[in-house]
Amino acid sequence: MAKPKSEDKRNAILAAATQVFAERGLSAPTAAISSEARVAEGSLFTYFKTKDELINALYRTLKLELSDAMMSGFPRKQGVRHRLEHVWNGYVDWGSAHPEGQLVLRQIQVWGGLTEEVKAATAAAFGEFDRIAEDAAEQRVFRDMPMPFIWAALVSLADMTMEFTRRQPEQAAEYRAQGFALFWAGVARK
Amino acid sequence: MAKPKSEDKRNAILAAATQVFAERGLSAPTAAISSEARVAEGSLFTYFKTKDELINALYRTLKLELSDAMMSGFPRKQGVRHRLEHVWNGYVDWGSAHPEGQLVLRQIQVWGGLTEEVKAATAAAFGEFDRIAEDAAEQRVFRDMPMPFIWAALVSLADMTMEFTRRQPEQAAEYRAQGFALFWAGVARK
Amino acid sequence: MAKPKSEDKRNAILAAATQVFAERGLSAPTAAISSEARVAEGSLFTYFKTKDELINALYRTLKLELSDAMMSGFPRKQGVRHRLEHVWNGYVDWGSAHPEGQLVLRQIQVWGGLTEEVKAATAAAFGEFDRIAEDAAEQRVFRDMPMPFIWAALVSLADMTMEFTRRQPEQAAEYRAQGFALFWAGVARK
Amino acid sequence: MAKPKSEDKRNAILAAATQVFAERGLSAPTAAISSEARVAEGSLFTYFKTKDELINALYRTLKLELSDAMMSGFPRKQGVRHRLEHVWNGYVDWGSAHPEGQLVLRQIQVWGGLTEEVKAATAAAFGEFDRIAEDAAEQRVFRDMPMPFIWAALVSLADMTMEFTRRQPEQAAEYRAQGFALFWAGVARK
DNA sequence: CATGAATGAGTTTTCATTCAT
DNA sequence: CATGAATGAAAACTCATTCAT
Repeated sequence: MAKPKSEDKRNAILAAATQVFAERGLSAPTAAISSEARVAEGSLFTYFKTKDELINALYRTLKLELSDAMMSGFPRKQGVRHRLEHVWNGYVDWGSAHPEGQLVLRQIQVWGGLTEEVKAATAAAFGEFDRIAEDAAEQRVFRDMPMPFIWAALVSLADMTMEFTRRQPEQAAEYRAQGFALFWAGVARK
Repeated sequence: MAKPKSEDKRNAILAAATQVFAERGLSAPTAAISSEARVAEGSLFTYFKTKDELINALYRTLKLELSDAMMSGFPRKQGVRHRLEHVWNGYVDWGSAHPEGQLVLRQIQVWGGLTEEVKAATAAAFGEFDRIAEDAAEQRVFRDMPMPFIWAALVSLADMTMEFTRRQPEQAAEYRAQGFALFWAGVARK
Repeated sequence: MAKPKSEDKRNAILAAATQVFAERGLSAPTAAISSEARVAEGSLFTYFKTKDELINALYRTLKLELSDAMMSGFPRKQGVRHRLEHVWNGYVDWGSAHPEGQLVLRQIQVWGGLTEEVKAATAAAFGEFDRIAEDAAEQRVFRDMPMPFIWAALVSLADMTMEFTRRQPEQAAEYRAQGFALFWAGVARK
Repeated sequence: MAKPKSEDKRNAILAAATQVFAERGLSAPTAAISSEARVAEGSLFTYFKTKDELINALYRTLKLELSDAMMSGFPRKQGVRHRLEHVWNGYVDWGSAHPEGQLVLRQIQVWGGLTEEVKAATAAAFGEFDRIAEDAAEQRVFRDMPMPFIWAALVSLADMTMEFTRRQPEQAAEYRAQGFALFWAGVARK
């Protein structure tokens, strides 16, 4: 099979892209990425046919990392609040641990070139949440608002919280707790 | 800022930039903007020395528009909650009325080329809020969290709400109200 | 109107393209052309949006030059044979005088990127020939073969003749005459 | 030429090259050829050191095929006219049967990278014609023109004829006959 | 020998900016 | 001041060729 396309190299390119995009924006030249990845300019294109495809792949990768972080050790048996808090903590912690990843994720979301396929694939990874939603609906945990609205609130508040933990890592714990408290008070019934 | 040659032309360029950036991203060519503004390619550069300066100026302009929208009819005498709700409504309504402006604002925020000067200037425009903050602190309206955290929560929830009103304009009123309710319940004491 | 797009510069680019393509083939870099034309690399693209468009324009230009050369002093009143000989001489002489042009024309014909529009436009320039054809048909000058077949024979024999005059310019006159004699004997009745 | 590793694979590459060059021009990537030949990209270069060498080899191959087609069943004992007509028919029929080969041949002729060695070798394959020429001279069959001029006329008229048979295969027989008639009337004495 | 990943020079094209008119 | 042609430094991408497996 000759030299097989190495997973290592692919990952190196993705890591380099994260780094470079975080520093210079999505308009950074692909040459900067290949250079950062210690790979020839052309090699980038044997792993990703176009720059757009690279960005899509990067988005998918980061999102899956993020969902892994959120779901690891997920307390499936616990109540809605505990499960949500677990998710929240996973989200915020991952963002604090991977500030470039988080930055790049936001850049890509605002970018406009994501394919429907990748959007669908990443959305699917967050499927566990549907179960939380069902339980929540059954137990009438939340106030009267559409479920997607609640999820969006969680995500946007978590993103906002991450900004704070990124700038003041020493107070990460407080922000994380306060952010979730804000969210929960905002959405929970009574 | 000096005295520009023709305020009209300058505004036409800013409006065109909003339009074009919203459609094609910040990487859209300046030629597309001058063309949309019915102005010569070179003229753009007599009003804005560089593209970066144009983006900075656009950010400042949009932010000021936004703050105007939020402050018009501001009920200075009313309680914290009413004042905040006024601000919230202004924000969400402006975003619904100017979806391109809102989109571009987000793009610029993630862009990375904003000068400190513009950041400071736009922050200043939101000075009225400090007074709300003071009153709130005095009356112990909010739970224990830093004021900037609360502002950030308001902004991110408002942005999120705007997304919903943009996609389902017919339910704008509900979303606007639910968003504020969520925010208020999240931050108000007890 | 500022600096108007200069006809001179356009022509310089076309001339340079003829030169460069003749020497290095159609795959020659556009940079070689702009350099030969003493023009910036980018300028080429203000006159021709793409390389393909340049090649099409070049083809049209050369073909029109050629048809001009063939039609100048055209003896409209004379018999079919004289008119054809005039055309033949114009063709062969132009090819001898512009060997690069002739070479490039052949390259472009074999190239495969000509637009229908240009094909039609250049074909139209050879419209005078239709009249010759009509007269010829009426007078039953030619043997029984389709008119297009006769034209094609003229063109291919003329091209072939040009090759000889190009390589042995000192015998151009003989070749030119022999070529036409061959053609005429080949197509004329009896 | 050395002993190639697998005559089959070499032929597959040449066939694929004919196909691909006919469709996409000589600038088609070698990868397209190896793929069409169901051979690894690198393998192409064990059979042909460079792309130029491949093109030269392809030219030689096609020309030899052509000369084989022309000489098979050659009526060595017959008169000049019969022998020439045989050759003409062979030429035109091969071109009709192998339109891609014919197309590629023309592309290569205009290409500019043929080595002298290949030019000489292919010219040699047409050696039988010298004998026709000698007989013709002895019998004063042709009008007064240089022999090479006559050969060139045959070739260019045959090429032209092939174009017609390719486009209207149902009239191939007529065109073939008319083309030869034209040629013969053009070159034969009286 | 076969394979196909790796390479990096080379290609076309874009675009912010300048400047002659 | 307005104009838009001119500029040339990138940028994304291609591809013949090499070479580790």
